[in-house]
Amino acid sequence: MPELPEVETIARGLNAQLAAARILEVWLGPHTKLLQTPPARLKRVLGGARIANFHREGKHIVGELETAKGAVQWVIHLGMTGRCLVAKADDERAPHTHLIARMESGRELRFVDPRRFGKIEIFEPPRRFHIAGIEPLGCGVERFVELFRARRTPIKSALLNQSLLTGIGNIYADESLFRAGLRPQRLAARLTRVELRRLYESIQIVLAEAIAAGGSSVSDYVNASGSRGLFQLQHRVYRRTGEPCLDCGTKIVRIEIGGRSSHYCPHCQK
DNA sequence: AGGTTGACCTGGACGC
DNA sequence: TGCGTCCAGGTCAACC
Repeated sequence: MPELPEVETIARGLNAQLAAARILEVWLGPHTKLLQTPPARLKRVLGGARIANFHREGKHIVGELETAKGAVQWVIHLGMTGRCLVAKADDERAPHTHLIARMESGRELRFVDPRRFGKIEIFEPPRRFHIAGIEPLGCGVERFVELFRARRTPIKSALLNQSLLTGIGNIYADESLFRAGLRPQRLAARLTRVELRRLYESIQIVLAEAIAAGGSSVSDYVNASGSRGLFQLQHRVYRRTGEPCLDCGTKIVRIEIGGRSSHYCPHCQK
C-alpha cells in the first residue's frame, strides 16, 4: 500500500496522537516472521517505553523511544498492505492484527497486515536505523541528476530502486514520469540533464500534492485514524489503462517493466 | 557490480 | 455458488 506520501501521513498521525504516550505492554499475534527482533525482546524493550515522537524515513515509520536503557528506535515497514492504526481498547480487532501496543492512556497502536510483507524491528544502542537511499523531497537537483548518470536500466526501475532514491513506489513513479513527459522504459543513463531536471521538479510537485491530499487509497490504504486518502482522485495514469489521457485524450497504455506494471500516455510522454 | 527474475502472502475482481 | 486466473501500493535472495 504505502509509498512516501502514505507513510508520511501515517507517521504524522501517529505522532499527533501518541507523542509523549507511555507503552504499558505489547501483544503479539502468531505470525512473528515479520518481526526482525525476537518477540520476547521486542515485548521487553517496548513495555514501559515512552514515545518521544514518530517520523518517516523513506518508506519506514520510525518511533523514537525513551527507555531505562536509553534511546531506542521502533521501526515499522508496511510492505504492501500494512496498516498502523490508533484504536481504543474496546474497538473490534481487525483480522490479520499482528501487534497491539497498549498505552497508559488506554489507547492502542495496532499493526494490521493481511499479506504479511511488513516488517517490525527494534534498534537498541549502539545500533541506529539508517537507510541507504536519498530522500527525494528537497534533495537538490544536482544530487538527483547524479544518481541516474550511469544506470543502464529503465528510468521507471531506477526510480523504484530504494538504494538510489528512497520513498517512491509504483504510483508516484508513474505519476511523476507522466508529469515530466517521459516514457517509463527510457534508459536512465540516456536521459538528458534537462529531462532529469524536469523529472526532479515533477517528483517534488507530485509528492507534495499527494501528501497534502493525505496519500492515495487505491484499495486499502488508510491513515492512522482509519480514514482514506484522496490523491487517487488526481491520478493521471496510474491504473487508468484504456482511459483517455486527461491532457490529450489518447488512451493510457499499460506495459510491464521489471515485473511491475507501468502506465503512460504514448502521446504526452516521449 | 549492476541488472533482472521469482518468491514471499492474502484477497478482491472477473470469467466460466 | 464455486473454482480458476490474474492482479495488487514492496522488498530480497538468487541468478546472469
